[in-house]
Amino acid sequence: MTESLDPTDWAILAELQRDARLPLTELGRRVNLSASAATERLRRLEGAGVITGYHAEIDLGKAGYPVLAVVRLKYPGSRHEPLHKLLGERAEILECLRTTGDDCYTLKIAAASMAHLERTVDELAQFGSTTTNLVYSRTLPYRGPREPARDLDA
Amino acid sequence: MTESLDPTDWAILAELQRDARLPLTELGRRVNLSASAATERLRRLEGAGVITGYHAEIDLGKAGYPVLAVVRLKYPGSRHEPLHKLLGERAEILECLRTTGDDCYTLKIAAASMAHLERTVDELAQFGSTTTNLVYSRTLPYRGPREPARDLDA
DNA sequence: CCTGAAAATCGCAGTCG
DNA sequence: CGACTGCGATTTTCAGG
Repeated sequence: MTESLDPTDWAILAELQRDARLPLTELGRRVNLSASAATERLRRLEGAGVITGYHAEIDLGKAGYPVLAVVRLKYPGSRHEPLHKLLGERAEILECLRTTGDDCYTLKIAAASMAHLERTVDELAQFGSTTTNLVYSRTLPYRGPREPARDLDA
Repeated sequence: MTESLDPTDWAILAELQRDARLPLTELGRRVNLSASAATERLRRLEGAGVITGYHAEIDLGKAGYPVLAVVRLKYPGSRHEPLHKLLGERAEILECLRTTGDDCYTLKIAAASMAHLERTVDELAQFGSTTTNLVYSRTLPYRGPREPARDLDA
């Protein structure tokens, strides 16, 4: 399951989470490997599905989406296809987590205006009751998983 | 504010959100620009802060963090420094959004085990009351902002 | 995991519309 | 001023050890 990542693998993951466009030669330098060895490890991590993609991070405000909101959706039925269809159509829904608890889904929505957010939430409300919270700020920069401290299951 | 992004800019953003490691020559090809013109546009987008970084996306389960949870924190006081200090120390907290509403913060936490999650939530609980929801699944692949349809403020 | 060479790419001039 | 061309330096890729 955990494709047994060694410290070098984690070093590669850390570097590419920080800067996905790092050249392979420079990557090799940073993890004390030749470029070809680093490349081979990287291909292995990609092939095993540990790395699922490389993405540019966009400033939502500068891109014209100054309104960010967390919306929780309480979804009574068990027919989830219509919701998934809406998720596919509405690009303003950036993330959708299905969770335990009273609210079945937690979504993150980027909108161009309050009116736009209102319209999007209205569309979601046809599926169930919604709770919307506006986001003041992200208090953390981008972050992904790091090498575990080795006793987390203790 | 919205550095007036034209369709070519959006095409560049779309390509790099899909694959941040795309070579500049191939990027130019896809947006019908020469490599140097594409590069210049890209540097402009980076310089303007529209693109804030390039990140590898890691499969949390395969990386040894099979437990994902959304934790909402109701934070009574106004002294936020101690919380921010904890955020900096606990790498398992992947995201922290400060929001309106009863719960001041919404956090996303990746844990190696339920015990690990429990410990992390306990640390958060010293700041206020917490609500924890486990994540069954992400129902959407990675997604970022796209070119607006031009009448979103209507 | 390393070396080494061929092919592709990157970065930087200078030039055109 | 934004985009294109040309060329040297770097990077990528793929042999083979």
